[in-house]
Amino acid sequence: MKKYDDTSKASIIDFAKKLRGQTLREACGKEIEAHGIQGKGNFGQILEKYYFEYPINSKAEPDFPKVGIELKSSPLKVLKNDQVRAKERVVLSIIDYLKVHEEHFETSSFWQKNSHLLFVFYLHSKDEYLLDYLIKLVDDWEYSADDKRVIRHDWEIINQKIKDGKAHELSEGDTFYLGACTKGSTAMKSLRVQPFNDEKAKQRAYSLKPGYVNHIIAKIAQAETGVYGKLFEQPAVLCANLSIEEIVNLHFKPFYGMDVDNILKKLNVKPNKNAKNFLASLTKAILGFESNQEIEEFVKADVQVKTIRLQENTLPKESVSFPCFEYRSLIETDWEDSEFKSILESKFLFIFYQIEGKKLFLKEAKFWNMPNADILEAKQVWDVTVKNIKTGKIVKEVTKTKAGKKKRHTYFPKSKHNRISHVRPHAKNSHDTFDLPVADNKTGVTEYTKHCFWLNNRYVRDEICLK
DNA sequence: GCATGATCATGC
DNA sequence: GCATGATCATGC
Repeated sequence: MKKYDDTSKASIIDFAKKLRGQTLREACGKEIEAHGIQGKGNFGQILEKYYFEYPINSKAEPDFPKVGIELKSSPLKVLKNDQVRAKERVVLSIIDYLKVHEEHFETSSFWQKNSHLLFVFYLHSKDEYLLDYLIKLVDDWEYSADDKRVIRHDWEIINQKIKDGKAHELSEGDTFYLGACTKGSTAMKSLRVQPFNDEKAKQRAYSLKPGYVNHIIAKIAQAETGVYGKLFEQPAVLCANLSIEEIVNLHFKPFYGMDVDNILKKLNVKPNKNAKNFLASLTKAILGFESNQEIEEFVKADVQVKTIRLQENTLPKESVSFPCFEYRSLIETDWEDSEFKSILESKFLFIFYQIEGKKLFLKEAKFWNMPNADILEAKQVWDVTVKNIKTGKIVKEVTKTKAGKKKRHTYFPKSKHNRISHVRPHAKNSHDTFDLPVADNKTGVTEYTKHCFWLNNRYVRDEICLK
């Protein structure tokens, strides 16, 4: 006898929710121990076969075809502060380059399969067997009207690129909530034919970006924290049917060419001009938010907002920093799963301010994402950094400044070594450190000042500002 | 004048 | 106390 009624949404969802607080081993009984299923899709496949008891398939129709629900299982990770986040993006269906360009969103195979999802989120642990992962959150998911609009727009951006014969240039950062992520074990194996260009393209799948998955998790856990502001809820743009990019442009364009004091006057706000986050506050104010508000759409899309001060010669005054890395976890993570790669694959919003005399003018706000070839070039910086840390090759020389302060010169890649990126300190001071997995060869120290990857200011000028 | 090492201000 | 988003300061 069936354990649930596969013609009833409520029955399926209720049956799924019984998984909460259990492991697969507990939920499926003894026969699961001899499951014999290998490979990467394991958790989801066992869930389908032994809990829901339907044959594993990769059909175009949803997993529960009679009610149009697609089952998705996905891992969670726990942060240092005990909060729960998505461990990775959620991968949806493969993009069929040869067919999708003939489709319309509402009737597309993507929307037919993925418009109503049923999520099973489990706690991932590298110390445990997957049958013993604890299932934390289970619920179904349908997109809000605003979210669906963004996702449709994303789907169309991906489609347009295929129609333009640029499937090989697709990249996660092209879109907001719905990404085109690579799919397949090795690059060579996953090369596919595209319809409007002889060049083969990497196989890709539609995916929900980690930021969007975190949004789903927070909703299901009913634990929406933080002070959010929504671009889509501001009076001026309500019902206007605009894309995120259009809304952002609408806010910034009236202030192009205006100096900062004037913008402050027009907006009637007074952020602390001496604070280092002054321009970040001003950017928020231009978008219509308080400086302590997170912009929900940007969080969901993993958009990296960066404000840049251009010198009179247009070279950014500073390079662009990212969060500092832990030496130990940096060398334990493959490039494919690395924080740095996922940052570089993000969509960026750059806001350029230009110094002229004693004044600062708003020049332009620009969405941007890094081309795949440049991500590979930046990987060299990551490679050298990982190798240095693994071999304890950190300190090259220690000198003293005139004031008698110690200055340590390192072997980390400098901005001259790579067109795109370099590694530099990012710490409170030189005593603000992380442990080294291998003691430094030269000095023997076992901890070192926190460092991070930076985007070279020249690269920002040449490839983002001036293009 | 720029590259690089060092550090700051804010908010949670 | 720390992450974030930055700027400062020195010396080549």
